[in-house]
Formats: sequence, C-alpha cells, structure tokens
Amino acid sequence: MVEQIAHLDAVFHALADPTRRAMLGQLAKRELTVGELATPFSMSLAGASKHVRVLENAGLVTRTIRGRTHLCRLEAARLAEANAWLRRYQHFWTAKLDTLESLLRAEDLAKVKKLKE
Amino acid sequence: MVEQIAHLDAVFHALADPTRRAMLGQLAKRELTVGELATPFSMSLAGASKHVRVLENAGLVTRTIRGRTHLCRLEAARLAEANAWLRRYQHFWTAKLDTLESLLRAEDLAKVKKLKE
DNA sequence: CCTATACTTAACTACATGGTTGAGCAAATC
DNA sequence: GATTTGCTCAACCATGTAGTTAAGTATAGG
Repeated sequence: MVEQIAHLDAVFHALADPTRRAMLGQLAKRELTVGELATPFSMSLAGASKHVRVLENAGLVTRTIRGRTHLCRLEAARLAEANAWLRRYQHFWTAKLDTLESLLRAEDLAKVKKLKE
Repeated sequence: MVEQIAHLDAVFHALADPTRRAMLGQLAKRELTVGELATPFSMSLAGASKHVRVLENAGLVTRTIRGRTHLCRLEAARLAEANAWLRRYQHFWTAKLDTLESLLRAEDLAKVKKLKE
C-alpha cells in the first residue's frame, strides 16, 4: 500500500515523456521487440533502449528475452494504480460522471458492487 | 488536441513528485495559501513555492493573489486529460470495468451519450 | 567459423530538477 | 514609519535525465 506511493513516482515519471507514452501505445496493439519499439523514433537504439528500461523499472512493461531479441509486453497493473489515484479527483472535473455513478447506484447497487470487487 | 500532448508531459511530470501529489490532496479539501501548502513538509518556503509553481505551470492549480497571500485552487481539467489518456488502456487491467461499460450500453445508450457530451 | 544482428553497457555532454540560502518587495500590523 | 509577514526571485549545488557514440556480448545465419 505504502509502496504504491513509490510506484506512482516511477509510473508518472515514465508517463511524462511522449516517446514512452507512444511506446506504450504501440504495446497496446501487440508485443514488440526493443528494436521494433525503437524504429518509429529518430533516436539511436541505445536511446530507445533506455526508455524501455524506464518503462520496465516503472513496472509498465515486462521483457521476455528470447534468443537475442527482447520481447516487450504492456503490464497494465501500474497504470491501474495511477488511474486509481486520479479517480480520487474525478468528481472535481465532472459532475456528469457523478451523475452516471448515481444512475448506476439507483439502477442496481448490488450488481455494481459485484463488478467493483 | 495536439497541445494536450504537451499538457500530458507537464501534468504527468507534476504528478511524479510525492510532495506535489500531497499538495493536490490538500487542495482537494479546500483552497490553501502557499504558506499553508508548505507547512506540512520539512522544506523551506521557497522550495514549496517552487512545487506550487510546477503545479501551476502544469495547469493543475490556479492562484489568486489577495494582498500578500497567494490562494491556490485545484484545477481539475488537466487531471481529466491525464485520466482520459489512461482510460485508453483501461481494458488491459480490468475486464470488470469493460463489463460495466457494456452494461451501460445495453441499458440506455442514448442516456449515456448525453452524459458524456 | 565468420559475420551480421539485436541488444546492453559505459562514458560522455547538455540540460532539467529539487533542494538550499539570502536578498528583495509589497502588504499587514504595531 | 518601522517591523513583521507572505511570498518571489536569483544564485548556487548535487543529482538526475535524455540523448549521443563506441565498445562489448550473445545469438542467428551464411
């Protein structure tokens, strides 16, 4: 629980770079090697490799070494943590979603509860 | 649209620091002056002031100067942008929320659409 | 076996960040 | 009017970040 605080530091820092966000966008479609992740960017392979490392250290990506290629896969658990943090502020930016929530509560409280846990 | 990319850089970077996240947590309860924001932390006022500045530059906080005090208010629009970005990955970390969505769609698509816009 | 491929690591540069102290300034207060 | 208060700004330091190139390692393929 307390560890999540440190997680959030690393996760938000990893997300603060457009190259890394783009990499995650690619990984959302399919698993990719470090080389494949690097190609879209005008950057050395070593540079891209460092970005992958940051994503990995943040727990956003896991790596499977197969032969000489490193296959990267999106790991969404930490994104969920970040989202959970943001959710605490959700009512600040939209009364509409509050309405949606209350609508849900009104319709079937038990069903929603089951979905949440 | 494209500007939001730069927004995200600043917003995620601002959120990557635990002091700043804590400040936002305080501002979620009530508006606070820079001094009030600074007191919980073992840090000089100038240091805290720099954190406030980062939050302000990211658009997460607005400042109202009244006399010699600077009142800070949480500005959630940019948090919403960050949340919107994370939402694109939501189905990766929970099939349960997907179910919630489809449940909504099944129940009243038109109503939900209205709520979203 | 030799070479090309897919990476990582190390060393380096340039700049940003998080913190400090000290000075400055404008508004409250005495 | 003098002083305290609330804050910013500037200068500085240590560390971190994003990028580079060059070298090293290990696998795949001729």
